[in-house]
This record gives sequence, C-alpha cells and structure tokens, in this order.
Amino acid sequence: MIQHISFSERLGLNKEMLQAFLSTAETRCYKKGSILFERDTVYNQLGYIKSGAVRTYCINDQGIDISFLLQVNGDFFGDYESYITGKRSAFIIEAAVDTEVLLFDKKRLDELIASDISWLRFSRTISDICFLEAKRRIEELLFFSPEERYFNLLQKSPEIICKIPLKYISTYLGITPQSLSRIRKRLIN
Amino acid sequence: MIQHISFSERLGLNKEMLQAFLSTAETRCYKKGSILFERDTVYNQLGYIKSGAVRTYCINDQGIDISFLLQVNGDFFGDYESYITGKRSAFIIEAAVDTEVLLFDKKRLDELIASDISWLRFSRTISDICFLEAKRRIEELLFFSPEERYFNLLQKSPEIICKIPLKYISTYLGITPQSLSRIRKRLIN
DNA sequence: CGTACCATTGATCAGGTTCAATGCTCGTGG
DNA sequence: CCACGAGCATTGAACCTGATCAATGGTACG
Repeated sequence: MIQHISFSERLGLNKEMLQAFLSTAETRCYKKGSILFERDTVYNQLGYIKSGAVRTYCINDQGIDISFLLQVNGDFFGDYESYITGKRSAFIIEAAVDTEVLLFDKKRLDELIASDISWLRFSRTISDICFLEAKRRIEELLFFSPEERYFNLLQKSPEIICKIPLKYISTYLGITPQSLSRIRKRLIN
Repeated sequence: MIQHISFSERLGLNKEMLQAFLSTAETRCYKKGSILFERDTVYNQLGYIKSGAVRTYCINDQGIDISFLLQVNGDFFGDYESYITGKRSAFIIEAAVDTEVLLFDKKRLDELIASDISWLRFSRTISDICFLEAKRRIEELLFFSPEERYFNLLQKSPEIICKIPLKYISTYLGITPQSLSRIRKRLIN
C-alpha cells in the first residue's frame, strides 16, 4: 500500500520494523459523524487515517464546540497528551466523513519499545514529530491573521477544505463560521 | 542548589544521572539585552535559566518583532526544533534582564544518550515535555481571548510580568503593546 | 414535500489596530 | 547636580476586522 511507504520514510522504519509496527494495529471503519474517541477517556491507542477525515474537538465552558485538529488521509491522530500521560482527555474525535483507520495499541507498542532500543528510538521520533507539528500550529496562530491562516490551510491541505464543513474549519482557525464565510468571499473577489 | 531538586523531579533523574547530566553543561552569565543565540544559527545547546529571564523572538516579513517564548528561573530554553533537526533557526534569544544560565552541549548529551538506554529514555522524556508545553500554548491561543490570556499569564507567571517589558509580553500574547496597556487598565478597574 | 442542517448575508456591536501625541523614568554627559 | 535625550508606557481618535444576533437561502435526506 502506498501509505506504508510514507510510513517508512517519515518514521524511519525498515521493512521488518514496519511489519512489526503494523502488527500492533487493527483496521476499523467509521461512518460519517460517528465517534472514534469519547470525552473523558484515556487514549490507549494512536490512530492513522487510511482514508477519510477526522476531527478532534472539545466543548468549552460556554458550551462552544472548538476544533483542535482536522486530519485527513495519511495523518496520525489521537490525543497524544492523554496517550503519554495516561490522563483522561477533554477531547472528542469524530469521523468527518466515512473513514477507515488503523488503531495502534499502546500496550503492544510499549512491549515493542521495551523489547529493543531501536523501538525506543522510534518512540522518540514519534514524540519529536508531535512536537514539531505543535510548534507549526503555534507559529500559525501567532504570526498570521485569520485570513492568512485560511489561505495557508487552503494551500497546505485543500483536502481538508473539501471534506470538512466550514463551521468546523472556522473554529480550527480560531474564528466563527460567519467570519470564515466572509473571508472566503473576500478571497474569491 | 534548589533548582537541581526540581531537575530530578521533573526529568526523572537519580543522583548519578543528575551528576552526569550537569557535567555536560557550563555556566554562563549575560548582561541585560545581550544575545544568547543569533538568528540563522544551529542550536547545538539547550539552556536552563539559573536566574534571570530570556526572550525567544523572531522578526517577521514586515520587520515586526514577535516574542515566541518568555522564560524565567528554572525554565529550559532554546529552539528545540533546530536542536533536533540541525536546521538553522529563525529565532533569536536575548537576556531580558541580567541572566545566569546553564548551557547543555548537544554533542556531550548525544554521547550520553548513545551510551545507555536510560539516557535514551531521558531524551524521550525531554521531547514529551516539549510537546506538552507546545500543546498548552496552542490551547491558550485557541481557547482564550487576549484579555483572558493576559490574566492566565498573570496567574501562572507573575515573574514574567515583573521582569519583562510590556511591549514584549504583548506580542507573546498575540496583540499590540497599546492593546495590552488597555487590557491592563481594564483589569485594574 | 417537508424538515433539518448548514452556509450565507445583513445590521450592529465590541475589541484590537493604527497613528499620533504625551508622559514617565532612567541613564548620561555637560 | 541638573538637563537632556532615549526608550517605553499610556492615552486619544479614527478605523477595521471579527463577533454576535437574526434572517434568508440552498441542499440533502427521510
């Protein structure tokens, strides 16, 4: 499968390690709108999107739904904080469209990591990647205006714009659906 | 020294490891306003603030100075992205006040990490901590208004408010110095 | 065909930005 | 020792963008 090639490249896995890695995962399918992870649960799995799209969101004190992450084919997902700390997560993950995923089991991954130093190295690579992605997001929010952020997202992930409703994209960008609708209109003209 | 206790706790180091860890570092002092790391350099060191405060910032396309991180006693600093990827950094780090730091050398740390699996584990802990801090920052920027962000910072790090000029705090919060001045006024009344 | 949900649009509001002027403080040199 | 200048915080006024509230339009699904 094509995706597995990107696996190896991105994560620095050779053929055998890739096999072992995949053996810790199971495939699952979710209908559009269904929940992959409930609120207040501990994440004992990391996900990988084979096809489709997922949205990680939370409901704040005022009952407002805010998208924290939007992800599509080839992306990993899950609340990595909950995964590593074992704490309950405030986030919910739902399928934005019909979605097929791989779910990697923490217990089995931890066994791999305990079995050989190269897996421990691998786990550090995962952590580094999570950090780098988080840093990108901070830079995006700190250095760019909402309009620029939408434009950047359009460039970087047109797939997200296609698959995911505007009202979810808007809160991911830190604005309201109405504002995003107007920004979109401005960009067209 | 008191700080070393927090080291051990936060990073999960026993006495011997703490000694070895500290042996990779040298102490340096910087006068207020002096530069610890120049732009476009590769970070071959990680810093720890024994006393004082540092500001990590960048100059954007429009020539605007934006604070990326503000840190005080007991905080680690440095561009961890540049440190792990070996790429040149767009960030500059300066002493916000007279500051005494420990600088940990990457080459020597890498030797430790290569020497024993417990150091590799330690390096993953560092990476995890960097991720968790970055995630906090995203949540701050995404879920809170400028006024709330200032209030949160006031609660969490009054030391930053004391030590660092308002014009640098404002861009850290994602607003202009004038706006922060008005927010501050609002909070007093 | 009707309903539900979402995107769009309009009108008004609020808060942050910008530009400009003033005030304050601290450090330096006459 | 005082006077001046530099740099920063504050304040004012006008503006702009996004938020909010409310209404309309469009589309998909039962």
